[in-house]
Amino acid sequence: MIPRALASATLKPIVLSLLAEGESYGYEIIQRILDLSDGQMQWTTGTLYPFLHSLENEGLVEAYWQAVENAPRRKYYRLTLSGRHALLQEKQQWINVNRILMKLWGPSPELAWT
Amino acid sequence: MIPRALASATLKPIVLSLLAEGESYGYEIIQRILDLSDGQMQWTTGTLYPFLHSLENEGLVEAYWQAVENAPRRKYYRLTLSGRHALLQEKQQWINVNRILMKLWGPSPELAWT
DNA sequence: GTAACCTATGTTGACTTTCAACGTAGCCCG
DNA sequence: CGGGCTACGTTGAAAGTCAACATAGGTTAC
Repeated sequence: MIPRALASATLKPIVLSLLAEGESYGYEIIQRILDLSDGQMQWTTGTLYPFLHSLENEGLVEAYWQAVENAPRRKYYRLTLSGRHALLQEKQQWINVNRILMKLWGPSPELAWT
Repeated sequence: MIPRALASATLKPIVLSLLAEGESYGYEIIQRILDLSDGQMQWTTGTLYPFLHSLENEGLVEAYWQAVENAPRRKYYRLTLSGRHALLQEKQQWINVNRILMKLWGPSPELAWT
């Protein structure tokens, strides 16, 4: 299992990246992260729902309700332009942090970027 | 500036890595991280000192007081065997998280692992 | 028809982490 | 002797996390 601090640090980039691929909603995002991480990242609704609300308050995403046949209604989230900028920034910050760790660990074949 | 969550996620691996290179003490560790990150990671004593105490409680480091000429005494920290194992684990977890992000971002030349 | 489970959104209360601010103290410089 | 640096530490307020709870519609199986 990935430790809380590390999962926490990647929540924003991951959610923004998923939404960059297309609109989605809370419940699905939780499942997709669980799937993407082979079960190593298990976000709960108590974390993700408030987090999505904060993204909305920051203007990084827009939300709308969608009625669905034979299922509860869903609250879909869509990236805004501002959200796309934020995603680029997140990627850049990841690169910066990586550079710092590489200063300590050195280039390692087992860490190859693939 | 690196966001809090990301800095937080790297504190443990960075401190363990620094101590793997040799013994050090709180005040110096703060300076070395500041230097290593080109000023992007500014840990305060309110965070680092309690964190070092928790590493000690976990048995990852050992501490001893050292008197110094013309300066206040220092509390030096040294990695234990258990701490070395923890460092390896931290590296592995970083690799895992990286793999997850790469699934989303794909191999990118600008992210080359050097 | 009802129990069990899944989808889907949300809140709450307890816990942990973080940080600016403060406190203590020794040293050096002008 | 005031200012700044080194060096350890704590505190109180704010923020983040999560198990648990609440609500509600749907399906499956018996």
